[in-house]
Amino acid sequence: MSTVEQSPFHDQGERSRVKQAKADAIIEAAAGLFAEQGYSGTTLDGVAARLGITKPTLYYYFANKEEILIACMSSAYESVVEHALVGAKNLSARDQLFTVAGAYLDVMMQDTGRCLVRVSHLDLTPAGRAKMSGLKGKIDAEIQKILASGMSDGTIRECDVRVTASAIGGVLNAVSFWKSSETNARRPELREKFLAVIATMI
Amino acid sequence: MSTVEQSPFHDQGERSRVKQAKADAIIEAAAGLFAEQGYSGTTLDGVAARLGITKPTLYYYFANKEEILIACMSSAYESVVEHALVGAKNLSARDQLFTVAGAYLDVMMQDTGRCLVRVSHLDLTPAGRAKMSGLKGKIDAEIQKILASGMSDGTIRECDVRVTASAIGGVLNAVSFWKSSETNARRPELREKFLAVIATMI
Amino acid sequence: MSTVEQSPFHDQGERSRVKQAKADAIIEAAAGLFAEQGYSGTTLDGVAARLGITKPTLYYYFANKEEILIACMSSAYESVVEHALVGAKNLSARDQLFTVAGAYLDVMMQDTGRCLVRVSHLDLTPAGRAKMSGLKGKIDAEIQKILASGMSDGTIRECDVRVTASAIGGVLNAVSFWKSSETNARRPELREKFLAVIATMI
Amino acid sequence: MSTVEQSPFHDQGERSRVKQAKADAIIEAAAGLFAEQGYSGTTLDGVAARLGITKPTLYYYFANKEEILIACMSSAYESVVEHALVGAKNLSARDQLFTVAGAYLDVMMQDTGRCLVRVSHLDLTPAGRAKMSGLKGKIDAEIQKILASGMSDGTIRECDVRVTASAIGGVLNAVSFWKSSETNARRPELREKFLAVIATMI
DNA sequence: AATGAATGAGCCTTCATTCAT
DNA sequence: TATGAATGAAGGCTCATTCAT
Repeated sequence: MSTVEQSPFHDQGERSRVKQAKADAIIEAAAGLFAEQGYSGTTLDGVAARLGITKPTLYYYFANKEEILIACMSSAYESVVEHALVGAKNLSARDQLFTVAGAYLDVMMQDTGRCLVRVSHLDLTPAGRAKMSGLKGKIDAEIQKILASGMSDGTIRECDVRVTASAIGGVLNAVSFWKSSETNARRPELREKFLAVIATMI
Repeated sequence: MSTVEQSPFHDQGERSRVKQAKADAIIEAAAGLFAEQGYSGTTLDGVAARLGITKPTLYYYFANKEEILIACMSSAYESVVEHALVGAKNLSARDQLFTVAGAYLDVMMQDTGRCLVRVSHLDLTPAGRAKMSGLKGKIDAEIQKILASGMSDGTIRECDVRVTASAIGGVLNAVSFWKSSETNARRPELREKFLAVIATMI
Repeated sequence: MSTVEQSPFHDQGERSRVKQAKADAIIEAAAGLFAEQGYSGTTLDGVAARLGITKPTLYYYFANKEEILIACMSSAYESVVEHALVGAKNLSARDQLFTVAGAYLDVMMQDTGRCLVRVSHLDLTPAGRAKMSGLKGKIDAEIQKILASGMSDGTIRECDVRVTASAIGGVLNAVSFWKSSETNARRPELREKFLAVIATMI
Repeated sequence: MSTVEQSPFHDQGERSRVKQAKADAIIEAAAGLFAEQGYSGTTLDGVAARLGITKPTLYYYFANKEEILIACMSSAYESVVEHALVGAKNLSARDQLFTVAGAYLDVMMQDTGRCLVRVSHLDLTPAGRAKMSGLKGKIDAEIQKILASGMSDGTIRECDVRVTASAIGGVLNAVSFWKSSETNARRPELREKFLAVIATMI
C-alpha cells in the first residue's frame, strides 16, 4: 500500500525476521507442551495444532522433534547466560552468584526453563545430549568459579564447590516444579524467597 | 494360621516369597535402565533381556510397564519413609530433618531413587501420577511439618516452609544426577557433604 | 510465417526457444540424478538444487515429477528413432539392425538412456507406463520387423523373432549398467564391441 | 495326542522349520509385489495383506523392508549358484556356461528373480547395495571365468570377456520382462530358445 | 518467471500388550 | 511359569504438490 515506507519486495531482514518470529512461536508452543506432557508425551501434531498449523510446517523451521526441544532448552540457557553476564562485572562474588541465580530462577518459571528440568536429557540422542550437557556444564562451571572466587574475596564461606554448586542447582531447579499458575502469580516474590534460601547456603 | 504350612507342596507363603523375589529382581533391573535411559527410552524387551527372560514373562509379575515404574518409585519412597521414621521420635526437629534427608540421600544414590528424579512424573498416566504425587507429597509434607515444628522448638530458623521444603527437596534430588560411579565410590562422604549443605539452610 | 519475428519484444518463437532450453536443462539434470539414485531416490529438491533453482520453478516447466521422467525417457527414445531412421533405407536388414542397435547403444551410454533401464517402468503411473511402453514397443517392433525381413533377404539367420528381439534388447540395455566413467572414456570402442556381439546373434 | 510320535513340546527343529516356512512365504509374497509394483510402489501393508497377516508381524521375521528385498534377491541368487554348481564339474566350459545360464533363466522366470532386474539396486541403501552387488558380481565373475577357460579349451570363441559376460547377462535379464503369464506357460520352451541365443554368442 | 511458505497424504517403524501353548 | 507369535495403535518424517506474491 505504501510504496514509500518500504520496498515492494520484502527485504531480507523483514523476511528473516518473520521467519524467526515463527520459529520462536513454535519454540514457545512446544515448550509449553513439553513442560505439561513431557517430551515423549508430546506429539508434533499436538504442537502444530496448538499453533493452528500442520505438522509438516514444523519441518520447514526445524529439522526434527529433537531440534525443537534443543531450541527450547538452548533458548532457556541463553537467557540465563545473557542476563547473568549483564553487569555481573564489578560485583562481589556473592552478588555475582545472586545475579546468575536470579536469572536462572526467572527462566525456571517459564516454559522453556521448565523443559530443562522436566524433560530429561535422556530423551535426547547422544549428540543432542552432549550439546545440552555442554550448556548446562557451562553454567555449573560458572557457579563453581564464582564460589571459588567468593571463597577468596571472603564473600562466600568455605565449602566443597562441586557439592555446593550441585546443591544450588538443585534449589534453582526446584522452582520449575511449582505449578505455573502459582509462579505466574508470585514470580517476583518466589524469586526473592528462593534467592534468600541461596543466601543461607553460601 | 495354616496347619498346611509343612505340606509337601510349596505353601502359599513360599510361593509368594519366590514370586516377590523375582518381582524385586525386575524392579532392580528396570530401575537401572530407567535411570540410564529414561522411561520411554527403556523397552520391556530391554528389561527382560537384562534378566535373561522374555518380555511376556514380565506381565506375570506386573500388569504393565507403568506398574513396574510405579513399583520402582514406590520402593524408593518406602525406603525413605521406613528409614526416616525409625527413631525419628525423641529427636529435635532439626535432627529429624537430618534423619529424613539422610534417608532420602541414601535412596537418591541408588537406581530406584534415581528413577524418582530422572523419570518425569509426566511419563505416568494421570492415575499413576496421582499415586506418585501422593507419596512425594507425603514426604514434602513431612518436611514442612518438621520445619514448622523446628521453628517452634527453636532448632530451625524462621523461613517460608513451602519454599524451604521445596529447596531442600531440590538439593536432595541433585545427588541423583551425580554419576553413579562417583556416588558408589563416595557414598558416605557425599551424604555428609550434602547434609552439611542442608544444615546451612535451616 | 511471423513478420513480427524481429519485434523488440521477445517473440513467441524466441520465448519458447528459451523455455525449451531450460526444460532441456531440467531433463539433463534430472536424468543424471535418476540414473544415479533411481526415481524414488531422487527428490525434486535435488533436481532443483543441481540447477541452482528452487523446486516450485520446476512446475513452471513440467506438470509433475512423472512428466520429467517421461521427458527423459522420451528424449532417449526419440534420439534412437531419429538416428536409426536416417539413412536406414537402402540398407540390408542386417545393416539396418546395426544402425538401430548403434543408435540405441549411443543413447544407453548417456543419462537419458540410462533412465530407460535403471528406472523401472513400475515407477510410472499406468498412464505414463502405457506411454513409455508404447515407445519401447515401437523400437522392439522395429527390431522384430528388421529380423523378419532379414530372414527373407537372407542377411539374418533363421530365429524366433520375439525371443531374439528380446535378447538383443537385453544386450543393448546391458551397456547402461556400465559405470559412466568407463562408458565416457571408451564410448566408441564399447559401441563396436557390443555391436560385434549383436553380429554373432543374427 | 501321540506321545510317542514326538515330544509334547515342539522340538527346536520343528519350530524353526515352521518359522522358516513363514519367512519364505513372506519372501514369496513380497517378491510378487516387488515384481508387479516395484519396490517403492510396494507397501508393507500390501505384503501383509497378501498374506492375511498384519504389518508388524513382518517385523518379527525381518528387520525392515530392505531386509525383505534382500532376502528376495538373495534367494534368487542362491538358487542360481546352487543349481549352477551341481554337476558343473567335468563339463566343457561351453556346457558349464549353459548350466549357469539355464539356472539363471529358470530363476528369472520367477518372482524372486524378477526382483533382481525390476527392482533397481539403487533402491537399496549403500550397505545393502554392496551386499547384492557382491552376489551379482560373483555370478558375473563366474561367467567371465568360464568364458576365459572356454577360450583356452577351444569350446568358446575368442571374445572380450567383460563385454561378452555383460551381454550374456543382458540376455538373461531380458526374460524377466516377459509377462509372467507367458513365462509360466512356456517356461521350458523359452529356456531353450534363450539358451539357443546364448549359444550363438559364444 | 520464480520462490517462500504451507500442506495432504502416506509409509515405515516401534512397542506395549495379548494369547495360545 | 514362561514364551513364541501376533497385533493395535500411534508417531515421526518425507516429499510431491500448491499458492500467494
